This record gives sequence, C-alpha cells and structure tokens, in this order.
Amino acid sequence: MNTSLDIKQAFDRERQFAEKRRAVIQSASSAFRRRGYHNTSMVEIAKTLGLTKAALYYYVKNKEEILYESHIMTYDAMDAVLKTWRSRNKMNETVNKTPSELSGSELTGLNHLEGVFRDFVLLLTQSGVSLLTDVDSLGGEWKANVLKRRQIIEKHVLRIVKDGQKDGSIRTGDARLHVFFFMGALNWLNAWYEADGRLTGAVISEHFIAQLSRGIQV
Amino acid sequence: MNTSLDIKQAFDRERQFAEKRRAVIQSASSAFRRRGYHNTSMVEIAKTLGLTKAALYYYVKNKEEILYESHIMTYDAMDAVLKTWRSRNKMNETVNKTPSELSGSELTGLNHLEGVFRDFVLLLTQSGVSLLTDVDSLGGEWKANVLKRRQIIEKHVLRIVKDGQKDGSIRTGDARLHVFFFMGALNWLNAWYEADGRLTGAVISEHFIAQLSRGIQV
DNA sequence: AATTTATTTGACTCAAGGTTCAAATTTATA
DNA sequence: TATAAATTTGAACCTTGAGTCAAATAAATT
Repeated sequence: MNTSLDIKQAFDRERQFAEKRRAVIQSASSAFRRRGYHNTSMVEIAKTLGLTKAALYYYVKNKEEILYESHIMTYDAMDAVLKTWRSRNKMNETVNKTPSELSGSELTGLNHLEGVFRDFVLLLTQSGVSLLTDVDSLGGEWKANVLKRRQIIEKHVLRIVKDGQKDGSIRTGDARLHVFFFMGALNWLNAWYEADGRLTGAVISEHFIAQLSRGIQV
Repeated sequence: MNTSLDIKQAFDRERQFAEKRRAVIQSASSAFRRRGYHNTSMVEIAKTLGLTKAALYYYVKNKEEILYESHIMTYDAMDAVLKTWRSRNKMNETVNKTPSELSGSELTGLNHLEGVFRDFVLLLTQSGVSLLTDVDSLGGEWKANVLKRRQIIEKHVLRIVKDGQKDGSIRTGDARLHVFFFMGALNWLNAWYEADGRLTGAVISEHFIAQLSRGIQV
C-alpha cells in the first residue's frame, strides 16, 4: 500500500543517490584538476571514496560522463554567479547609459565585472569547483555541449565588458582580448592553486581584481 | 680512407637526423597543444609527418620523451628571450636603483617586463612553440626536470617584477601574484589561439601589454 | 524472520595504443 | 655494381585501464 511515508522514503532514496553521485563527480573533478583526466584512473577515483571501481558504474554511465558532469557543474556554478550579479544590476542591463546617467544604485560595467570576477576566484578557491581544460577528451555531442556552455559564459562576460565600455568605465579596445587576458588568470589559477597553501581565496581575489581593474579601466 | 669530406658528410648525417628529430617533436608538440597529449596517438603523429608509427622510434625513445622534449624546447626558447633582455639591460641588473638613478640607456623593471612579455606572446603565436600543461603525464625524473625549468623561468620573471618594484616602476604587492596573473594570460593563450585566426600575434601582444602594464604599474 | 530492493564486489573481458623487432627498402660509399 | 650503413616498415606483442556481470552483501519492507 502506498502511504505518504513511502513517498517520502522514496524521495529520500533519490536524494541520497543524487548526493552520492554528486560526491563521485566532485571527488573525481578535483582529481582531474590536479592530475589530469587521463592520469586519473577509475580505480583511484573509487578508492578515494572508499569504493571499488565497479561501484562507480552504479552512479555513472562512463568515465566520460564524469568529466562531462564536472564541466557542467562548474559552468552551473559560474552561471549562478553571473545571474546573481545580473539581478543585482537589473536597472542598467537593457539600456545603455553614460556614467553621468547612472543613478547611485546602479553598477558601472567595471564594478559589475569586478564583482563577478571576485566571485569566480572565490568559487575556484573555496568551493570544490574547478575549471577543467580537458574538453577534447569528450566525444562529439558532449564536447559540443560543454563548448556551448563555455561560450555562453564568455558571451555574458563579454557583454559586461562592452557595457562598461559604453558607460565609460572600461577603456575601449578589442573586448574579446580584454576577456581573454583576465580569463587566463582564472584558468591558470586552477593549475597552481592549492587549497592548503598560504594564499587564501580572499587575498588572491583582491590582488587579481586590482590588476584586472587597473588593466582595463579608462 | 678518411677524408675531410667524410667528416663533413658524417656531420651532415647527424644534422639531418637532428633536424628530423626536431620535426617530430615540433609536430607532435603542436598536436599536443591542440588535442592534448593523451588524445594524440603515435599513429597520428607519424601520419602527419608521412611516416609510420614504428619509424618514430628511430628518432625517439618514447612517447613520453616527445612530451619531455616539447617542454624543454619551449623553455629553451623562453630562456633565450629572457637572456636577450637581460643582456640588453645589463647595467641595472645587479645594482638596485631608484628611477632617478637610472641613466637613459637602462630599462625600468616595467619596461623590461613588457619587452619580455611581448616576446613571449610572439613566441607562442608565431613560432611553433607552445606552452604545454600536461606535466603530470611525465614520470619522476622527467617531471621533476620540467618543473625545475619552469620554476627557473618564473624566478627570472619574478626577479624582473621585484626589480621593477625597487626602481618604482611597478607597484608593490605580492610579486608572485603579479606574475601568476599575467602568466595566466600566456598559458590561456595556448588554449584559444589559432594561428589562422583574425588576431595576429602583434595585435595580441600590444593589447596584452597594455593590460599588463596598466595592471601593475604604480 | 522472510522477502524484496538497493548497493557493492570480485573476477573477468576487451580494446586501444604504446613498444619491439626482424626484415625490407632506401641511400651513401667503394 | 657490390657492399655497407641508415632509414622505414609490417606484423606482432604487451600493458593499462575502462567497462561488464552474475553473485554477494546490506538496507528497507512486510
């Protein structure tokens, strides 16, 4: 007989399954970041979770799927950051305004970018989230999807930069090159940052924002 | 009977061998940059050179050796850049001087850095040289060596930045973070740059230097 | 306690791709 | 042209690690 308890239990099952699956992906993702996708075997991934290789396949179809989900997880987190700042900045999103036209509550493009960039750095240093580079290990469909997600994020960041150029807070010049420059810092961060090091995410983000800001402001 | 001709011929043999070996490594290096080390098979490497897989082993011990030499080749080129600028700047290398003490012919730390950075960008865009990230696919000895070479370069760049801070051309702050930031741009460049694209190395380097410069100058 | 369902495992298969090697081919030398 | 040395190849071998599956264990349900 079905009771509401059954449903709750079933739901709990699903939740636990989802949590474990997420744990698999996050743990693997971290290993991928440190050692690289191909230098991380399924056995290793399993062992760090106290499981055996075969058990992983209960949560995941493929090793490739783990890589794919790792990417998606990161891009979801980055999208969330962008979304937060976009809503915090709703007013001057659609209309292009010169600095003098900006009311006090609105952000300049530069400030907007600084906020986003700070949150990106904090994301990569303080959450388990990491920006993986191994896109070419994904096959057709999956690779295309990941690249699409990346492009969307770059588009949004590019939008912010261009808005900043419009409102006069960011100096002119090829906006894509602006973006490439500081996104490089973000990607490189993944390579050298170690969570246990002396540098905290806060310190890094402040320093990076100083460079970013001076580098592109008018 | 031995003649001077024999010697010349033998020398030519060696030279041709060295050239072909270099071609193998450069071609492979380029593929590694685009598709990644593990996504590039020996067969593919051979095929792009019009050879068969087995022939590669006449020029090279391992696939791993190819990766190693790729790294070394890049670091050699970067060292050469650093060396050029160091000799061009011999005067204020040992002594720390304030800006007012610099004679006209000497470079500020900032100018020195700009020059080096420009040449790095040109190197990565115009020569076949590429900054590979796949260090973890190298075993023990080799990996250690590559990391040592990378550290030496970072040390030199760090030195330039610190000199710039001393002579007042570069603003204070954690010099390592300065370096991490703009070296990120360099590494990321490898991921997105395509030689056939609309952006030339010259354009990129000018733009990047503008950001670098404004980002770190006092 | 018995039974069903979810989770984990050990032992295996299988393919991919790096590596080897004796033989073939090409190139240089006498 | 005959011989030797350098270069390339085809056909194997071998290792690694991903993926499978029936059976075992654990957890929940009756």
